[in-house]
Amino acid sequence: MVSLFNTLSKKKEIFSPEDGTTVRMYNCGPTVYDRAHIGNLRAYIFSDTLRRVLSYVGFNVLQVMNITDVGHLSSDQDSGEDKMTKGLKREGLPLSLEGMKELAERYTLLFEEDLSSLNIIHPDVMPRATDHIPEQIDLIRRLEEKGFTYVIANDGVYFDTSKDPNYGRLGGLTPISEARDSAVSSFKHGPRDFALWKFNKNMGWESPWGKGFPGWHIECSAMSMKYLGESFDIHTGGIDHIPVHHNNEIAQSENATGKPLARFWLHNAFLTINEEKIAKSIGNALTLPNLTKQGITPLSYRYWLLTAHYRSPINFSWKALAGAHTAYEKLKSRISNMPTGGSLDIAYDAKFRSYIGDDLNTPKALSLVWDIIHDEDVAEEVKRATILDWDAVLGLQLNETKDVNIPEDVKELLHRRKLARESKHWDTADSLRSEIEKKGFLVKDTPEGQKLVKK
RNA sequence: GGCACGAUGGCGAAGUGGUAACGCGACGGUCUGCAAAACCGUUAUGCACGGGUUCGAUUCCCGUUCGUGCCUCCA
Repeated sequence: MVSLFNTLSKKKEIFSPEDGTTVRMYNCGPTVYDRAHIGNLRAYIFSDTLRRVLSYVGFNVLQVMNITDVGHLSSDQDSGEDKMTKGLKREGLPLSLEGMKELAERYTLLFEEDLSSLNIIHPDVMPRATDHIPEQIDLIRRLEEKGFTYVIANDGVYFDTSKDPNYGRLGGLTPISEARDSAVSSFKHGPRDFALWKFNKNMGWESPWGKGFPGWHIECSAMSMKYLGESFDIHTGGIDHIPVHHNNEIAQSENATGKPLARFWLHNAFLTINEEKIAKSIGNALTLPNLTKQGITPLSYRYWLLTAHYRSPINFSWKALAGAHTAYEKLKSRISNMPTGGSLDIAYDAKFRSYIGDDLNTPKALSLVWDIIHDEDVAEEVKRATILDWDAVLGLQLNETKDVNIPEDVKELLHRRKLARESKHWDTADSLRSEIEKKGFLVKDTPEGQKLVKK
């Protein structure tokens, strides 16, 4: 049994897919204008964990994650600076559709790289916004036919939130402040109205209303419904999406179709650094390669995230990451020393299922891993089999043993040290040990002889 | 300013109306020629502060303080 915290109802609800077998799930994906930082990546580790949990308990999962590869290549008072525009300027690319395409390809590739190094299962469909312009136009047209839109000349097509009595049903709306209201309403009919299409005389796509670019929310509505149907099971995203993006998505989709867009809405909390959110403007936007440079592997990062609940903020520090890294390496090494051939421990697995089924309590699941390791009543091969089974949910590649490549000269030093130790020439042995250390390896003396660990 | 949310040991972080998981670190031990590693053990009389409800609160309620997020795009 799986219960999930649904932002719509603000409580945990028992989940099962509408059709009883296949979960149709949509995850808000990245805007590919820059390398994802580790905070962004938390959202994808979360959606991946969700997918793995749903599979583990026996559902099929059809997962769709969008790639936002379009901006509107202009800045205006309603939007702040367009992210794609920002990216183009930063990389010295031309402000054009071609430039945008190049930028998007560059960062889509890096995003795929990040997903794979985090052992995130590739979503079944990763649609790009620019490949779905007709679908977006079609959705706007449906809204127009039903009278939910208005056009502002030389600006765009807008969604009229005053026509939707249910607008904001996901919550998170904050009262309109007087100052903002007066600044914004100079051109929009209502302060919460949002663009469905932005005009641009010089570039963009043709549409019934004029050349331009799709608005900032329409792509998710168009693509989720195309691949998952007009009504699907789960929609996820970062907690920041609740007030604007997801309320807008709901308004667009549900007013066009007359059906609820998603039954469950799930949102992950932020990762903070020094109790502060991650933002490029603060200069704390670490990426995966930044972690790797400090010796923290992507999977150690994943392990660390799993020690916190997805709806709790987690606070980054190098100390915390180093601790997680040590724990993760220890865990793998213990498992690799356990014999194979065991079978799943049913009692422990029942606990595991109840933890992950309780709104994805990965911290408890992880503590259970350590519990079973320390449990003297469980056979070693059973521990191994059980933990590796759980790894389908944890996604930590606990079965991977890294082969250490030992250079020839180090092998030679090792051999000499072995001889020195056998003849009890401790000074020689110790100096050989420090020589090996200079070459980047730590020597461990185990009952089975010398072992090397990369520093 | 408005609206939310949060405050648990040196660090990260679970959790519960009945007396605080797990990991890292630290300390002690076993092992070792010495180390390292590994393994074993110990490690919050306490869950921001002040009240209240209760037989009993870290857990519920009220207030205070502090912090963060949102109110422009943002995982």
